[in-house]
Amino acid sequence: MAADPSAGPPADPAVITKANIAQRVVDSILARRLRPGERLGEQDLADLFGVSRTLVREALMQLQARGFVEVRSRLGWYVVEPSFEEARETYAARRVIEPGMLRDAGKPLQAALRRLRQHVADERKAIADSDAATRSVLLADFHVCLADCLGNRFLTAMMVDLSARTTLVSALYQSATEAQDSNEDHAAIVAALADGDGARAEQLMRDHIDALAARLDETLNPAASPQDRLRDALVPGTAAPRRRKPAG
Amino acid sequence: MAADPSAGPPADPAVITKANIAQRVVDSILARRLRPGERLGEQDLADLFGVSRTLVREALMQLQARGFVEVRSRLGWYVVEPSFEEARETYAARRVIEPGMLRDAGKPLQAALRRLRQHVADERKAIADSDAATRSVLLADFHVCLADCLGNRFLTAMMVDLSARTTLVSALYQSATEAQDSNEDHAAIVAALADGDGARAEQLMRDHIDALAARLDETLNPAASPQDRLRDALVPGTAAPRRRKPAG
DNA sequence: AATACAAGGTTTGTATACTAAATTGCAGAC
DNA sequence: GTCTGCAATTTAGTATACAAACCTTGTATT
Repeated sequence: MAADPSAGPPADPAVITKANIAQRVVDSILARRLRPGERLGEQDLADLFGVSRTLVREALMQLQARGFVEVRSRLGWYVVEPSFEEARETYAARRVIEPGMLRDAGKPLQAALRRLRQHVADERKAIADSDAATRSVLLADFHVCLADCLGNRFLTAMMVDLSARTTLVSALYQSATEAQDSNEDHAAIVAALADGDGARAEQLMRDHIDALAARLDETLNPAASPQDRLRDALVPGTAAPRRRKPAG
Repeated sequence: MAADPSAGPPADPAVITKANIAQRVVDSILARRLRPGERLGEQDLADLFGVSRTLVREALMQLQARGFVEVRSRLGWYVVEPSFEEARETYAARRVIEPGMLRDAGKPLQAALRRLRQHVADERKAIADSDAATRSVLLADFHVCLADCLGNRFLTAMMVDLSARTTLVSALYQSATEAQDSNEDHAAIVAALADGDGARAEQLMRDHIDALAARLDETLNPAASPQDRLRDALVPGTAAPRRRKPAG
């Protein structure tokens, strides 16, 4: 269900803390190992990590405050399933924050530019290697890396959360995105930053986000409810009975 | 989310939930009833609200995830004391987000404009009435109200958190701000929005935030650490031993 | 054959008990 | 008289126990 301990992101520590658990869940969301709607039973996680429900519950509480999971009373914890409206708002928020970051950034330090260039190179390599999970994580992490390089920890924290939410949104409403395109966009943004051309970087970022947001497709979500998921699994040909509107 | 218009603590509900407790703490921070560094003992709060430590602890965990409180191991929970650097970053974050919001906003709905105008009027009234706490809350809430009116719930949530953090920062590094000035800035921003002049609103907001940020004064904070607090209390003439740089 | 009802099991919600750590106060030694 | 070490107390950290709610499913009735 949750993250595989082997080959997990951070080396598996003998002692598990709240922060570990929360981080593991976030990492798993980013790597698309946890999908929207997935159930996270307290006892299951407790057994998995070898701690009591208390710790798990506290970690889930923190994740709830950050908007990653929700609790349905007396039922269980679930990875959030953003509505289509929330999906749009996620990109709208990114469209506000990320270009703004670039506008306010002067020419970044050489160290930051090196790191960003390295990141873009890693992306390209991952695309060549065709490792879907790594690719997805790296493409999302570029935006976090950017915020981090620009040196504002609050904006960085916001971008971490927005990245994870974007991953969830993408799992629901977007078919496989063209990684190549995103990578090229990222490279162009870094180049503009290196030139000290904040305005161009800002506009490139806006275009980049708009391009991503344009790929949102309300009809893609295959499983709004458990029934739908079952139907999709057992009778794939059947069209989903639309709940919102009788027909297109 | 939106500040409670009625004075003081929101009517005591018979049943206390985690959310109640957390909201109460946030409200108290916004109203400056809780200052940075204030201790929040689990047992104290549990007794106060008539619940077990468990509930209090879960509420504090959520507040920790949002950056309002921190726990010093085996010692207790404390309202965060942002460093001067964090104070600057708080304003930097707002400088990124709030003008961006206004840029992306077209001409808001009439209902939103009515609400914003009403808010600005309430501010003016509060200034006349000289109610310091209400004044402070209203001035902070304007920015939340703005985000809310523009209809993005993620940005609104971010502004709630940023407002509270701004209040803490202000308690540490700013002497009493000129409420009149802020109120006039707010009115001008709403007017620009009403004109559909997003660019002007954007620039006005940037100026407004810059004006606030310019009032940050590192030397005001009397207590960066318990030692410093003591030193300031007992030997006020002494200059703080600079940690970052030997001297100006 | 379909529906209403009831019993059982599973899962979260809350409180309490216990543990470990950090502080504080006190006593004894130098 | 001052300093050092030990013990008592307070506090969060963690686990466990119990209660309440919900879902599932089996059964009887219409």
